[in-house]
Amino acid sequence: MIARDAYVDDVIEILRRRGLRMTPQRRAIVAEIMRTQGHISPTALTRKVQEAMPGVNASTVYRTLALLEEAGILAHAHLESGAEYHRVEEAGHVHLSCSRCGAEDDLSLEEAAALSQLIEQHRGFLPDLTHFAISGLCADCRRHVEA
Amino acid sequence: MIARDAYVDDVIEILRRRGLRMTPQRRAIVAEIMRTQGHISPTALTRKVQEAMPGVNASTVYRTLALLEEAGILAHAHLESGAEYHRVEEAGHVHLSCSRCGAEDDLSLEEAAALSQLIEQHRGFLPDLTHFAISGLCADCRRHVEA
DNA sequence: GTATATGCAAAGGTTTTGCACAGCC
DNA sequence: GGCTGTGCAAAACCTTTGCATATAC
Repeated sequence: MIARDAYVDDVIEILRRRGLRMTPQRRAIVAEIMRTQGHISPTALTRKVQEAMPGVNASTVYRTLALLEEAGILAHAHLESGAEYHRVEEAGHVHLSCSRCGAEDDLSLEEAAALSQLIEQHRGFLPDLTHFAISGLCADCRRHVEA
Repeated sequence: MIARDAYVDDVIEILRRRGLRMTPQRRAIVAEIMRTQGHISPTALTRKVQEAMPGVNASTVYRTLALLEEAGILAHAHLESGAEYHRVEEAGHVHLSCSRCGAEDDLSLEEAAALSQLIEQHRGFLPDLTHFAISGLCADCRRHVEA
């Protein structure tokens, strides 16, 4: 908790240095997304923020997310369900998503690095494997489908 | 051209066998998507179909796309710009998309197979690398960014 | 003739935008 | 006080759906 609050303050400091103002709404949004493990959709984030601070408008959330992404604090990824935001340090999460049962898993950093290396051999393309999920069948569903 | 028309007829035959009716609209939509190299968005497809047959409704296009996907003739992929449809035989196309300049490239079948193999080692997950694009930086943009 | 497909219009959901007002610095 | 951020409302997209009509078989 203490660590997390400190973290929120860091972000606020970064924004301040950019000449941005710290409104209660922004504080609430930043706090909520820093508290989030993994990824969250703009819609879900809006709902959560509104629990803590009713009246916060969805457009404010969208504007703040864009801001935090520009500042290099957040990034977004595309999953089957749409766009999701996560803290940049939580990247490395290469998302595996089962198209049959919806199960989600992540590749380890080592696995991700091995993949990246392979892709880099294709004309020097430097992949960001965190930006899009990887769809497919988990081991369980694979068995069901083959049966 | 001859090969393509024959191809359209094959699809029509498949649909017919499923008890589906071949309306002029469906013919036009099938013809257009079979003529398409790579992928096309529902919106773009609608526009093209309407050039050949004005009055075709977007909802008809969406319904037909869903139908063709159920029949195993088409599949869709998620690119930065949204959903795009392509013929199943054109899968294998693992999409590389440069987030800086928008350049698009594809991995070869061999490269895709190597990637899949690597991912399969993660708990037996069988990836469909064609379903989501792979975002990143092309070699050119990489140089620009590093400079 | 009958079941299915289409067009139309409306609804649904997400995201963006213009604008007046509020409030941070 | 001035400029930035917010809420509100509307618009912009994209996609889906209900329903009456048209039409393939």
